[in-house]
Amino acid sequence: MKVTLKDVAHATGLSVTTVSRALNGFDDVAIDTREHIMAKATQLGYAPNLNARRLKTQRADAFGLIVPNEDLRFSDPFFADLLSGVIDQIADYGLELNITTPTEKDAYLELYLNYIRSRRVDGFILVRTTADDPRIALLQDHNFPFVAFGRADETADFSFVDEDGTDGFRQAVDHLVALGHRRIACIAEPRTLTKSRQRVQGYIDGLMSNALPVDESLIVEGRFRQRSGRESTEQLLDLPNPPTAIVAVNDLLAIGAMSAIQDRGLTVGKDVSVTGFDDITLSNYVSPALTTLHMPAHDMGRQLCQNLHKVITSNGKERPQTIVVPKLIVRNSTGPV
Amino acid sequence: MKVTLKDVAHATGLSVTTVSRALNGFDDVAIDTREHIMAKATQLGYAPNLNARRLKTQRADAFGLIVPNEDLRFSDPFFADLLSGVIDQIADYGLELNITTPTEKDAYLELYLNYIRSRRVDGFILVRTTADDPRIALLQDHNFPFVAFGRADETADFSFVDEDGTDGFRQAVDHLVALGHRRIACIAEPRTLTKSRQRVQGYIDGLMSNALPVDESLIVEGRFRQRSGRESTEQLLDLPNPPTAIVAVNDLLAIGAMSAIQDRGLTVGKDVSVTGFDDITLSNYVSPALTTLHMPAHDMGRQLCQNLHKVITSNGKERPQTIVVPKLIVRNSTGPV
DNA sequence: CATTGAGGTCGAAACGTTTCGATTTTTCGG
DNA sequence: CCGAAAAATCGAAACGTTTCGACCTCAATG
Repeated sequence: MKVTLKDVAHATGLSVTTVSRALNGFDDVAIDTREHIMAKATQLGYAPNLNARRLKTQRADAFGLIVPNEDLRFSDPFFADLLSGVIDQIADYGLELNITTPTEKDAYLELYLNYIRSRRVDGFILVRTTADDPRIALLQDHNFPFVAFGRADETADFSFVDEDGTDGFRQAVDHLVALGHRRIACIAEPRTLTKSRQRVQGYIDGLMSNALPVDESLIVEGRFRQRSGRESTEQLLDLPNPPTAIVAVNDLLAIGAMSAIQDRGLTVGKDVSVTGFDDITLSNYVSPALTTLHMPAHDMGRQLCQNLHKVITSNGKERPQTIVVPKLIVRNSTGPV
Repeated sequence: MKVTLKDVAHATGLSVTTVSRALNGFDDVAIDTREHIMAKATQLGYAPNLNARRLKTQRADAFGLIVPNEDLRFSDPFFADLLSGVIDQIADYGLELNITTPTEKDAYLELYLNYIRSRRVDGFILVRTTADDPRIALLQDHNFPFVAFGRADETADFSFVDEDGTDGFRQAVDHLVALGHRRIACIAEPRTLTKSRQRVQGYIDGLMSNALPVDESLIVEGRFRQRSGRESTEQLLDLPNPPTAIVAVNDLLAIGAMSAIQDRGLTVGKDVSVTGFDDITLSNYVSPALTTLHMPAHDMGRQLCQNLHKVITSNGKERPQTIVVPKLIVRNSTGPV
């Protein structure tokens, strides 16, 4: 049933060595022997047994992606698009993507350790990096290739793909200030997440550069996605002096905020302006369409792979760092006061 | 650096065989030898080289998932949740998930063939099944384990997880008719997709069982997601005698429809009622909240794995088939005429 | 005391590649 | 037409497991 190198060797009357070298494109095989071998191989339906190859070459030809199970994960469309880019690029490289998640009993870090030791992957793609991420320390200790989605801090000397969230939020605040807004609130995720922290920083920078006061009561942090967006907004609208604009750290929070505003009979873009972050497909299809910061999620996914690939092929000498600056897309959820 | 069985054998003064059997829980090693070996193994940080094991055992301990690249894929939140369930269950089994996608030059089927031959996975999870799906024929030909998400037809004798979309859409139509609607339109995806076909069938059944005429001009098919929802709806509202209700084959289409309705200054749930399908998280957070059919996406993902697992462990003798009946969730996007 | 059998342990082969070094064949200048 | 260099091919070892059958030890049995 299964066709091996030996079978092809028999069928062609050549040695296993020669067949192997021919199929792998070495130049010390005569041109017509190569062709003969190739023809026979496809005729027999030969495909190399990857486990044997991996054992011998000590490479897995695979990247690993361990998704945290503590949060909503894929329910974030941005992450979904990012993943889609990762998969496309990996397929282009002819590699595999190995996705897993810690089970309850697994210690998180143990799982990484096990993956390293059992040689299942050549490198990791790290998502949802936090400040002082222990995974990064672990991987660096073991000198194991990886690329992070998001910096842990500003002095990172490893490869990553990140966004300039701070710049993005400054753009959003500038846009709202230009429209005449003075009381601008911010809906954030927990600040342990690098991503959220950077964006909030941009919010604060934006206010300050426009000479506006920073009012801590206008910054609310929620754990969940749409739900938080709605609840946080209700909380903000209940303030004695409610904001006229809300910047949310991602589109889902923004959409939750919009629904809370509309449920009170207010009009988004008129009574209260709202901005998001990520520019997920949906943000163009809610009503009113959402003003947001565009991030090329799919491309960033590809970039992650490219960077990791470079780290591995350069044997750790290169550690490419990519920073993407978001672009403000003005739609109808923001308007003059 | 890397620790092998031989290292553990040396460290304990035992043979490789014994160490292997001890770590794999065979009962022919003395209880204290086993403990000694286990202790030493963890002390040294031993983890089996999976590539060697796989070569020897001829099992990959991995499932494969090849996502089509021709459509939007992950931008469907339902699919994202499904995938999340798949990953959780696979992790519980201690297996791997191998995700890939055809590159442009790859013939779609060739990729499956290559995966089978190179022994990278023990079975496939098939998504986006179509009527007369060639992948199913291929896998059956090769006697290779798989589970399909969606039946190809009604006489399937392979393992699958599917929904009763027909029943679901009947529920939606009944609900709308009870509210007094008589002109009900349907926004579908291409009918080559089993999923869409079943749902449209439910729409037709529902009309007929309520003694309503089936008007072909009220059934529109679009290729894309939110965009199609919007465009199809505009087309419907332009009809000389427009519908008072729209059933969409998924939530994203429904949300697109809602935005088209609202853009014309009409009120969803009052002037035009809208229903969706899937009950993605978001549908509860748009305004008005969407009436839809709930599908347990995450659980269905787990079920896919469980079924595939059963197919493999039973050596193809068992081929579990699972059908999930959706549940109507009434929210505010539907109301009396 | 000799025999049996169970309980432990082990050596060696095999899984299907890749690759080093050696060997055979061809080419070609002198 | 010789001999050396270049081209083409090959044998065998190795990667790290699992597993079959053999082996050894020792207690129990007749």
